Amino acid sequence: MSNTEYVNNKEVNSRACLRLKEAGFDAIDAAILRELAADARIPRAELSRRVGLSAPSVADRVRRLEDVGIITGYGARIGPARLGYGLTILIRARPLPGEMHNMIEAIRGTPQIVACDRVSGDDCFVARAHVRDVAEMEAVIDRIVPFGATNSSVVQSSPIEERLVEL
Amino acid sequence: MSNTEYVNNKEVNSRACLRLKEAGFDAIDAAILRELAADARIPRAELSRRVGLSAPSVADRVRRLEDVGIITGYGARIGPARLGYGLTILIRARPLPGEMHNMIEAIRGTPQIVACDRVSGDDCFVARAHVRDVAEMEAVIDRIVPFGATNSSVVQSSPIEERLVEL
DNA sequence: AGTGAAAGATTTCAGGC
DNA sequence: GCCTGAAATCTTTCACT
Repeated sequence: MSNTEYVNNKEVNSRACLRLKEAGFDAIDAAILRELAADARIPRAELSRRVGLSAPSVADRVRRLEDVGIITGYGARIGPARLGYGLTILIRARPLPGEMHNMIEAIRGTPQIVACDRVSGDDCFVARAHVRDVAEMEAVIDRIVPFGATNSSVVQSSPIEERLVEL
Repeated sequence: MSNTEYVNNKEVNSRACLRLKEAGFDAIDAAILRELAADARIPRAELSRRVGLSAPSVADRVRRLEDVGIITGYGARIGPARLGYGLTILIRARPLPGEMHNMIEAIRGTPQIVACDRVSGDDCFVARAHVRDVAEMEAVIDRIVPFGATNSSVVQSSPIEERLVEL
């Protein structure tokens, strides 16, 4: 017996969906999620055509996906390069004893830093920054350096740009 | 004479860019970007109200921001936690000599990995993965381990969720 | 470049299966 | 839970400043 079924000619693993099916999450919801992740501004009529349901039904499902927190919002993707930020850097940072809070504030107060995770292990923070040039990169790092050790890398390319988890 | 140039391997229309450079990038464009980054599905009428312009003018500006590649698309934000992926991990990886390509393929072929940057410095890759539990975390790491050294961390919190560069 | 109004789509709301 | 059809709302187009 096969574990695969097909939605819009795409193979999906039905066993993986099983757990969510109990909670009322089916292959059509997955298809809706894929379409909206790719283009949040797709008209409902076109979306309903692609998933094979009427517009009102699709609207209901989208609202439910929002209500249960699977869809948390919709955002424009903005390319920093065209805004003059040609360099993307990753900064790993470990605060000195007692400097954790100051380091967080320094990171929050540096507008070039667009994302930051606190992680387990040697490094406490992994931050992502967009800068115009190497001079600005140095300026960003210098804002954090007073509060601990840092290790910075320049992003050269992105083998995976951004994609959806398996549904 | 060609009208195209390339930014991050993406073709952009340079004539549209020229218009932008001549027209500049003003505070209203910045306001539009902020609104669309926060909610890509905001009605144009509401958007025009917020930035203090008529709907057609706003539509023109949005189209221009898309044409010059500042807005690259619109996507639904999807919370992995509600889909059963309760753990987010960061994996730093350095391939063994000659294993670079195999490592990239292993990363691409691991659906739990949702983003990956190639960076300068000691680590070659920094990848982000969503997994259901520690067992799945181990399985993900084991897919990459054959091709080099890895260093994994669990994301505990995110002091900066995601924000826009300064405009 | 920006404004205001009309034409064309889209989303929402009925009611029925 | 899903569909059809109408009402309300939104987007786009166009003539004009």
